[in-house]
Amino acid sequence: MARAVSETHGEILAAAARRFAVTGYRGTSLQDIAREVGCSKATVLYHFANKEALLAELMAPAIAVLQELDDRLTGLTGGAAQQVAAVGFVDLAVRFRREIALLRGEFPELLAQPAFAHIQQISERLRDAFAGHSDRPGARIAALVLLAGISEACAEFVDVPDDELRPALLALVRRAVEPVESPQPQPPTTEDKES
Amino acid sequence: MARAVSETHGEILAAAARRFAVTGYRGTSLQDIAREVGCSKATVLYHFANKEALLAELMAPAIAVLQELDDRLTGLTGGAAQQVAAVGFVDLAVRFRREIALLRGEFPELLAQPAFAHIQQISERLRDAFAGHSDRPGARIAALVLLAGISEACAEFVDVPDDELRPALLALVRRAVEPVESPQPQPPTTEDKES
DNA sequence: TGACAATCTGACCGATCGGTCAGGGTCTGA
DNA sequence: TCAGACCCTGACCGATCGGTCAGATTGTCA
Repeated sequence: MARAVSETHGEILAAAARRFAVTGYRGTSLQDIAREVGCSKATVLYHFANKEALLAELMAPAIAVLQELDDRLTGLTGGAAQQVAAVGFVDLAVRFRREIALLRGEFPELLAQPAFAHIQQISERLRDAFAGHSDRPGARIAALVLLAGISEACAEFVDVPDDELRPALLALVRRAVEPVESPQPQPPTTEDKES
Repeated sequence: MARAVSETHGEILAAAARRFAVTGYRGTSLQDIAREVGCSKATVLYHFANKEALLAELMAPAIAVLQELDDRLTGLTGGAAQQVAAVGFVDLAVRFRREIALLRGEFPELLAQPAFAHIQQISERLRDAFAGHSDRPGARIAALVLLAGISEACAEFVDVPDDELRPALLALVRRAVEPVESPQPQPPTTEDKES
């Protein structure tokens, strides 16, 4: 009954994604995943070191893109940081909304795990950039509302097509974000109309 | 060692609130709560029928206010519904942000429990009102982003004083919400362009 | 043919969970 | 004095969890 390694490996991954999306990470047991694949729990743990490794492999592509966005953000300040963070995060959230849905509401605990420690830092930098690196409480609060809200909305609207979700989120962000005073004489980037 | 019932009852409630806020509902065991109180787990279950009853009592005031907001919303349409929903929800979220923090990320599973079934319906009506009862995807998406984001921000900024959090959220909502056409002279709503 | 690695499994482990239960104190009021 | 209500507890329960392990099976290749 032994199948090619890649085959079973992929099947487990796909089954895990399906189960996680329905019952969440913690709410899904290795037994659940094994049952969905049609193998034993021991087989799941033969292909993956542990449950966390399974999640990590599932999230890897999204994390890579998040990392890349973080890189693009370094050095940017004020409105420029705000702009890149906003568009970059909306793109990321829309593209990986299945992955976001997997973690629905489990971010806090999961990010506390050492394997995802750096994600916490990245998201803090992202939030800071979203606020245009402003210290104003209003800006910081708005940044968190939008980042958290966009994540949740993407997780909720997994079935809404990209080309409907993305423009709606961008328009909302453009409306909601207060332009921050630019450090340089950053031209006021008046593309506030639709794009 | 027997204390007055109300005393222990209250101590358990307070300890549970503290633990839930740190480790979440599912992440907190009855043993944890008992340890914090300084009693046995059996004592916790003597004062509360089960773990869920403990949570229910903790959330009761917030749920009552949510229910009241829902009542105020019935019959309102368009911009009026939007206005009441926005201000009402911001007030509620700011006032009960400790309670919101308790459930951090566990809303989906908890709302699935029969004891909280009607909360799900209320929050759907609230979201609908927040969107001004509009069918436009953009409005529905924005409503979800703001509702979820406000909840998350309130949970995150438990230590920010009310009079700083509330105006910031209201200003954000005012910026972010697109005014909806009034319900009376329903024009043919040809807003197929941007927005 | 036989050695070897890869794949897979049932049985098992320790830990933890929410919850039950019989019974031991303590207080009160008839 | 004593019955009974109230408060509290340790011991225990069945279920479930993530994870381990020895060994069976299979495919490959010298």
